[in-house]
Amino acid sequence: MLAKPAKGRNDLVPIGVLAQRTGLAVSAIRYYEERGLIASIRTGGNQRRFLRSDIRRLSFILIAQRLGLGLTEIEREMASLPHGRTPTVLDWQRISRSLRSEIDSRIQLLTRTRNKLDECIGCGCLSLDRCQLYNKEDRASAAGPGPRFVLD
Amino acid sequence: MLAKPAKGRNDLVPIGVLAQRTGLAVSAIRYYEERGLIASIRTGGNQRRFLRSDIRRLSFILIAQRLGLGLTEIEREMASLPHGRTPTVLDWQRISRSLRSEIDSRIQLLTRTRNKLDECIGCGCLSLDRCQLYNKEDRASAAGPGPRFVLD
DNA sequence: CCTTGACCTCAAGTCAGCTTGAGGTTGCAT
DNA sequence: ATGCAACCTCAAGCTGACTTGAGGTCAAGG
Repeated sequence: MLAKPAKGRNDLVPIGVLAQRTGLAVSAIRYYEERGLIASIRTGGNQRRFLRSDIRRLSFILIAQRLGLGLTEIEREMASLPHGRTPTVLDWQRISRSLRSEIDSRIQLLTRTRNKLDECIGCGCLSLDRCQLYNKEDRASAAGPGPRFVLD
Repeated sequence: MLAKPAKGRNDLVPIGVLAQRTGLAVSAIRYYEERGLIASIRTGGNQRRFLRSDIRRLSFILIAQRLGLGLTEIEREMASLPHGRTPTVLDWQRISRSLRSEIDSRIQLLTRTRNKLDECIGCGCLSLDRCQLYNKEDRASAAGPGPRFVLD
């Protein structure tokens, strides 16, 4: 047999390693597991063991969060992957592209808002009646997710 | 005396009018009062009366929220106005300009993120170690306010 | 063998920005 | 005078994304 350097140490890691590698708190990872975003198996002594590849799953969560997605949306995005499988490069690319359009529309919205604000500075009104800025049609879409996301 | 059309009806309005004019719930307005964002006086029967100009204050709150500011920040912005005075057109302009730069930097951040994501789609990595996207320095700034705003 | 640190489970708490509900009062039109 | 919508207070609940705490177990080194 050829000397294969692969199988580099066991693939199962405890939760602390994931925490260290991702910067997440242990409690957060447990919470994600509870939410079904990642899965683990248990040792004889009831401790969680994760796949090393779950670091990537967690990275994805973190990145998607940065883009303003909520865990529920992330879950949906994740679920679009072949069941249980850890994502391949191609999967990541597909999802990344969907995130990209997310960002795009967010930028567009902000830009529109900025333009309206510019007009507004011109007139100085900030009146609900007349101000372009305050327009029900695209309320609640600029700020990203959060408590007040569901304004309308 | 000249016929002055001013003083158009009494300047004090009950909370329901404010609610109708702004689209806010009555409970929300009461909450804002509790937070000190607007003030009211009371009638003999302990009902709130607001100044008509508070509609504009509330508009400002709404608009600032759309731009992603939290109530605390809005409070600070408001407090920068001459004490108790209802803002003039000039005040609004000053504040609007400050909001504008808020939006500007937000757009910039998103644009940078998008560019990184583009590189990322190229390499397909999404790895915490190497990915440009996942970079502590400007974490937590893209998503706007919300529960997870304080990431670092 | 024993200690220490990493791990475990629940339950409850936190923050923001409100809403909902119960139970009671006011004020304007008829 | 009365009816009823609009107002009041205060306490508790809600969502999202976690954290904190109490009280206990596991695993590896000295």
